[in-house]
Amino acid sequence: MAQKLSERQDNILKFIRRYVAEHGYPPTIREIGRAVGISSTSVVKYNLDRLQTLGHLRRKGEVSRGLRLAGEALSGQNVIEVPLLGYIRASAPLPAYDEFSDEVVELTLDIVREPELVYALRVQGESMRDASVHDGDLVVLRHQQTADPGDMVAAWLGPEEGLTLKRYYPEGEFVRLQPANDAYQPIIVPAEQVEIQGKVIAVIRRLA
Amino acid sequence: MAQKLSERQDNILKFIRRYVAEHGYPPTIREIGRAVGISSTSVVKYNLDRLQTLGHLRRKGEVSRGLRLAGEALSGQNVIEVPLLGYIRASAPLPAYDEFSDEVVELTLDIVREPELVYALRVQGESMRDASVHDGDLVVLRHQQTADPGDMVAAWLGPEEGLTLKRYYPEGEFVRLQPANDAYQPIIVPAEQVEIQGKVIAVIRRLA
DNA sequence: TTTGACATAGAACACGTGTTCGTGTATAAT
DNA sequence: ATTATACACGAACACGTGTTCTATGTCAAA
Repeated sequence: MAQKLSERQDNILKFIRRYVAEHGYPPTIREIGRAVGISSTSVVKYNLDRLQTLGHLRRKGEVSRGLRLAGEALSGQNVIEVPLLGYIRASAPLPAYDEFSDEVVELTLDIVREPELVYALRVQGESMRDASVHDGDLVVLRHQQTADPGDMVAAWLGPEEGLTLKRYYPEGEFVRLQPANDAYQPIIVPAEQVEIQGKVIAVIRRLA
Repeated sequence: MAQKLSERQDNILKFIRRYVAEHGYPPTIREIGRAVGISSTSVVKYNLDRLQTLGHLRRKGEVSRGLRLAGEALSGQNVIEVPLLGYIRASAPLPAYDEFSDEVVELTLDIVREPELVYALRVQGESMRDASVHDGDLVVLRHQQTADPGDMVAAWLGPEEGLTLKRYYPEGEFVRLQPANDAYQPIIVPAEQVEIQGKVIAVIRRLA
């Protein structure tokens, strides 16, 4: 049975877990002390050394933030958080990529091989049915403002038309946004009225 | 298309990923510089600022190790390893669930809500095209030996017919395994010649 | 030729960071 | 009464850490 921790030591562990979850790296000695009400860095060090002796964490001496919790998963290395920015068809353009996103979906690098600038949208509607993209599916996109002909893209068409998911075909000074469903008409608009906001790189559908 | 990185910037990102995987916290400016051959801390800072501008990482100013990679997950807890057991259409039945699998695909609990008894297969062929399952897709299945009518299942039909992916319809003492593609005939066999090996719970398709 | 963007580099600096030292209290065991 | 252990605390220190400043070079575009 694990040796009983003092209340302070328990608070330290809880704080470290929260801090890592929020920041992605561990706290400093002084941050720990401020959080749990220890005014002396040597007391924080003493308690961290105790927690290390008891197997709750590991410290690397003389480097900043040199601690990690016991049992912390390294497999998280393969996980990415993809901002879930909303829905096709939305009534606002997607936010700037570096803006805060409330909601994320966790995927892995087995699904998204290059995790830069990716986000996800949930599909509403069946305009891309013949491309096997259905209502309720999750599409993963890479933020980019250009596309190749035939790419499936998220395009912002202005406040009236909103955000749409279609195949992109430039045609002179127009752009044709082609549905993959005969029930929908292609959208043909002047190129300057279209803002490409991302290209689809994966589709994920849950059935159960 | 993402803006091209210089070789140095690419090396910096690779180093940071390796360092975080090994240490559990990010490297310092000086550790990055030593690793990629930059002798000046201001050049490291310049490159990190550029990588941040391009969306590859985020920095928190004036704190040690205050950086994190874009899309880096905050927790490994949500990851599961799903055995990737082979292909539809295989010439052998699937192994017992607890047998060793060489190959896995990592998914998250956002994709597979109940991780018990799941495995994945890669689709070969287009027999389920009208169900939006295409050649090359990854299907995730839950190992089970029963199914409800209409479920998409992996069924083993014996050494001649192999493993197939179809919709399952029991019809008296027969079973109809229904493709979702008019180019394929339904398979109607005595129920005792069919072994249900799993039911599809998710479909994942990568486009890029 | 000039300009601007990008990239490099070293030096200096401010301050963050962890460690060491000396000292104290409380409690339990001997 | 003494000893050992756990836990506490502030001060001082050495050095790690990130930023700023200044200078320079390359390259492409105007």
